[in-house]
Amino acid sequence: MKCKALPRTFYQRPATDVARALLGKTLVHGAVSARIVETEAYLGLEDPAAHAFRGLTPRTKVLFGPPAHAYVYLIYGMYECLNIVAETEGSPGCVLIRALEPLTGLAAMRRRRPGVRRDEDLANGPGKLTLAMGITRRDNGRDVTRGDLYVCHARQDDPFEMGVSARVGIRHAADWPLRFYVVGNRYVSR
DNA sequence: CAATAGATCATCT
DNA sequence: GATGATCTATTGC
Repeated sequence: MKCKALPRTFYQRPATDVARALLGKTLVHGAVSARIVETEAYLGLEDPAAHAFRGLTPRTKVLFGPPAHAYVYLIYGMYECLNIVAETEGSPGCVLIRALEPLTGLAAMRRRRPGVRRDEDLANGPGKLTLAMGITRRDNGRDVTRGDLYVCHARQDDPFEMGVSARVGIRHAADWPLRFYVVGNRYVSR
């Protein structure tokens, strides 16, 4: 995939703004790329659902660092989730990538997701997309403005309608409208 | 189609 | 020792 990574300033604003702005952009990892169609914002110290809410620990260290870094963690003992750190150093807002529309490298994705039949099931969930894209905890802390894991503008920034809803799978602050998605897109999670 | 169980482990109490 | 920003397979209607 040949495109320029979004600059650090793109991520240097409130997590909610970054979550909205990432919709429709392209996530690239090596030769594999996909369109971001669903995101969630996590606000940090004011957000009981955020990992950073409990303060700085070895795990949340990356969240408290500078923006435009990947935060990858293990959930439920078997799946990994990809976030991108937003805001400024010391302000641990981040954006969870929840669903992707595969663009290039479909064969590689299917290889990493044996048993999946339909394209829309390859990356339509936070745990699925890390498998499909080959993203693991080894990518935790990586700078998303350099290297082979990054986000860039879509080839043609197709217009779309943005939907808003409550976040998925959390207990605290379960009714905060911080989930954003491309309305009508087949690759959005259930 | 909806509901539920089971897998499985790093992190925090 | 409990819990979770999940997924898949299976069961039941």
